[in-house]
Amino acid sequence: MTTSRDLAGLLSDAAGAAFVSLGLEASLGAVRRSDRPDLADFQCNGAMAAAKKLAKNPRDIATAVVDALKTSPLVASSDVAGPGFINVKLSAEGLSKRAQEIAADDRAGAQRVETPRRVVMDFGGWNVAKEMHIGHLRSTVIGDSLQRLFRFMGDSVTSDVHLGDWGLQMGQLINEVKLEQPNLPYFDAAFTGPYPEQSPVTMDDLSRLYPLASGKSKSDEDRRNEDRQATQELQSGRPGYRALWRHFCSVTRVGLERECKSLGVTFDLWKGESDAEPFIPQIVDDLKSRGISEFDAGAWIVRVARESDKKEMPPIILVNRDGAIGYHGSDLGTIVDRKQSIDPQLSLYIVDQRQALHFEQVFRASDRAGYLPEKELEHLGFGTVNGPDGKPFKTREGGILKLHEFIAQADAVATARMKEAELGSDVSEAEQADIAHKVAVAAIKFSDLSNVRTTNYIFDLDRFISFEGKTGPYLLFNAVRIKSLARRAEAEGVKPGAIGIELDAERALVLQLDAFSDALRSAYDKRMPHILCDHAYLLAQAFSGFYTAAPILVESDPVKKASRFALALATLKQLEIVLALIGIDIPERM
RNA sequence: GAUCCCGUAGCUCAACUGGAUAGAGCACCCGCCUUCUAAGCGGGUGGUUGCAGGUUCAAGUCCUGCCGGGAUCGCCA
Repeated sequence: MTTSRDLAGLLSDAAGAAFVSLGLEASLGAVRRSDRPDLADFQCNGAMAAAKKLAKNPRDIATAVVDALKTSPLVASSDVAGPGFINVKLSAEGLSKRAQEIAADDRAGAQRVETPRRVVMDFGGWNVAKEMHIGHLRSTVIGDSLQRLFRFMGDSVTSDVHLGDWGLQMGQLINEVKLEQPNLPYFDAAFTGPYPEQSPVTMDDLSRLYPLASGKSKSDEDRRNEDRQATQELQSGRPGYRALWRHFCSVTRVGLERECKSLGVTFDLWKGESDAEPFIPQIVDDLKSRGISEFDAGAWIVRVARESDKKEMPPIILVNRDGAIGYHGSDLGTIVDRKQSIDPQLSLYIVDQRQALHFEQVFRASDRAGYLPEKELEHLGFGTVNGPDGKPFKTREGGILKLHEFIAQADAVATARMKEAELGSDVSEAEQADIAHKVAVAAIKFSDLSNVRTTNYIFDLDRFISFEGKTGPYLLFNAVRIKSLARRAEAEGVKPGAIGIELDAERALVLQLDAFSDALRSAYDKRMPHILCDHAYLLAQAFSGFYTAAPILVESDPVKKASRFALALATLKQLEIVLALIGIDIPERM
């Protein structure tokens, strides 16, 4: 099955051929949407770049390309502007043909990658004993959107939460529980089991104990040593500690799965740092025997610095001086695990930008060891979520905003908004709640994802869950409007027909539908979901313009009616796809 | 101290990696519901892109230097 090409691609081919016939590179013919919609639909800037190489007048080159472009049936008019811009205006036939291709295509004009890859995605950034809070939102929604996008493009994706379940925090927690409940069998080295099946701590206990333990460990040297000791014992398999630790993990997981379900996020694997543990001994032996790992200051390290480095590049710590494994070791172990079980061609780590150095070190170590090559390992950093003061977001009380509380707030605002507009009064309470939740999640995800992945952004609760303007609910509103239209059309026996282009609003809508494949490629190549958000918004906006300018069901001309209805359905299909890629569910009504 | 990122309208953010007149949303002002969902549509106000140089037909984007903010720099992850 071959997918038809988008208009920019077809024009690029034509312009590229013209450049080639002038003895120049085809890539100069790259055509894109015009910056000046008043002048043209598409533009090509290659003539100016070419003029530099050939030392010729750019306008002469542009004129030659324009003459070639004019022979295409897609092109209504083409001319040279300014220093050598090539402007193209499309013919109504070209637009109508493209619109019909999109309308007939299950993927609404979307292409696939030529060679699918096995891809591993590591996101979420959650830890045992910590509830999901607002700071976890980014990794989760960005990662989820990317896994949806990569799958849609044809790759085979394995997503892994890679839970933080294996570091010093575990030793800290064990000791903190021991202080509170010293008589539990987990701490009795002589106890032979079996250990209780019921967890001695709840999630609330854990999130209360964690900061307590962490604080003490930081300020008290002796306590810290005890925590390290406990961590080492846990990792080397002390049965009571292992049993208690498993309770920590399962108790935490219940909460995390609840949040996942609420947000509509899924993972293929629920592995953790601890799953890398079995691979560590063989890695250490392997790297020692090959002289790649060395013993330094009490720890087994791998040096990853290079001559060309402008900055200091510390070695990775494979096994620390307590004999325990830190996050360097576990990440390297995970790479080996994944190589053996999945053999990925690309591994994406969607983790806070602050860990850029860490990943560079681990990737270099992996490369040096010959596990997975550095160029197939990518850290997709993202900015932090800050409060209005520019520091990591805190609630007014100075605490951390838990994710489920945040979602509940958004649900409440959405519910209130529905009541206010007297919507949903004719449906059941359960459906109302479902609609409100979908609206809330749409608002949250769109707000987060529409920011460029790599930059920090300022979190403002009210703006995040606002439902007007460039927001998730605006997109839902447009999709729902078309669904409603489709229901009425069916009742009236209206069928979609051949798409003709007459109005400016129709042109604009078709051009936006056509821009989908470019947005997809761009979002995919750059791993940037905000490009999808942008496309979704522009599409919804173009549809809104069309909707007001071109009445459908009340149109008396049956040919126009059928054409406009077909265009509306094509828009709905593409909107459904893009929103699905962002991770947004569309209700039937709202 | 070193390295990296950021600075765009009152606020929150874009700008297809060097292209034409820097775009949206919010806020503010004006208009539009007895016809398909007004969570909407149309119009308006608002900019020396932190500052100063440089590179070239062309700079928010590239290079240099300042100013301001943030992050990171071997055993917490």
